[in-house]
Amino acid sequence: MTSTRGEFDLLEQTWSEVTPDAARRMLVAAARAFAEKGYHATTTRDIAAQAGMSPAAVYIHYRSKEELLFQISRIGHTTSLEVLTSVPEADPVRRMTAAVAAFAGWHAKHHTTARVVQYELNALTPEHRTEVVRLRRRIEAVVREMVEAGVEAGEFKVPDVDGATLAVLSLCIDVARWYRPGGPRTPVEVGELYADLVLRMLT
Amino acid sequence: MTSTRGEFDLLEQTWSEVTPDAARRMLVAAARAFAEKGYHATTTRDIAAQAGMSPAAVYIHYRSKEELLFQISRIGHTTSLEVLTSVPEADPVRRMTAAVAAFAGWHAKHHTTARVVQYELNALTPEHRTEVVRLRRRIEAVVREMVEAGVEAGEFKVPDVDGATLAVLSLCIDVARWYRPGGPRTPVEVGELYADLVLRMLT
DNA sequence: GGACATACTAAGCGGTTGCTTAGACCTAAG
DNA sequence: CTTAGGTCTAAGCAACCGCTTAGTATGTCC
Repeated sequence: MTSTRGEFDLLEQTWSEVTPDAARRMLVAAARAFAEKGYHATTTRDIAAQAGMSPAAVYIHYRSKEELLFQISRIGHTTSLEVLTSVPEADPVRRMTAAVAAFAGWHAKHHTTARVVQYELNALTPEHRTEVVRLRRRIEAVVREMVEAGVEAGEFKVPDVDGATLAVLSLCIDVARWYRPGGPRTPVEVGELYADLVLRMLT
Repeated sequence: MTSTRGEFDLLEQTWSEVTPDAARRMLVAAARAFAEKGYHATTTRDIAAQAGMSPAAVYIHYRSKEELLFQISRIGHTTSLEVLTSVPEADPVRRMTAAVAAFAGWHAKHHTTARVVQYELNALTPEHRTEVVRLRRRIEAVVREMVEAGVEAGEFKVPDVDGATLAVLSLCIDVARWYRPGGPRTPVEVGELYADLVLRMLT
């Protein structure tokens, strides 16, 4: 249960639905490279080499380099939306706490994927971008509904629901930028810290 | 006093110390392009064309494309540090309020520069990166001192000073990612909103 | 006017890019 | 054994990249 092994398991888990094996290895390699150097600074030769294959092998499974990015972005957005919505709590305060902890924690734990998800949107084709933006709007709507639920229950006191929604999302998303695996906080601790800070902000 | 004219004035103001005129026009063109498409997706031909000159003209004033990025990053970091430290208030609560309003507001008003400053660090050479990271640490230190001052004065109640510092900085920095000029909030309003949210978070 | 420095452009060089082509290898059905 | 289909590689193409070179225009000092 070393940290390296743990990180590898997480990658395998996120992309577990992707088949065949070579296509999944390519996605994982691309996600790593895109996160580390950015989409435009990554070459298809980088990706293929990291996946242990020849440059041409990329095009057996993907139409283009951009389609690799799109798949990472699509699966990443879908997963983070699931993380956000699958909190069991019903009480508005507990629900917000659990959701922020899970969402911020996901951005820390899967910071590699999250970085591609949050910072490489502009590299997508207009069509793919539109599809991903649709997912992002759903994420935003879920957070807004949770803020509104707390306000209606009289638990949250916010003068500006849109502003509060923006700030909660912004805080969580930015975790992908600053989080480093070797840092002082585990992903779970980041989630707990952020849940506390958001609650203070809203009440 | 159209918004286009206003935006242009801001750019001129930020880079006003840069001479000669052609070098400044090149910097402004590069900052725009880097912010819009990213450093690696921007070509030296893009920059030169936007500045109204031939591709070779870039190399009269700058040694490389990376040096353009470094100058934008260096001046941008220095300016934002000045914005953060030049708040006149002495009282910890008022000081934090004014500083967050100014810092977040700067990231909105100068979102073009701020985007390059915050998201293109990895494209710098190791030497230039080290120099910029030094500036970033000073910014972080200033925010931490303001949090500590509030805690010592008994005005802020935070269980984790490092965590609170991180969150305040993170919120402000992420403005550069989401802010759009045509949106519902002016830069000043963003500053006011964020100052309020941060104060709620800390007290 | 002549010598020199500065600011710029037209042309292009070597290297790298995303992607394609032609064909080898492996597996499995007939 | 033969054939077909899917997976992969070696080689390379056309386009584009950052940057350089050679040369022109302009202004300035003497």
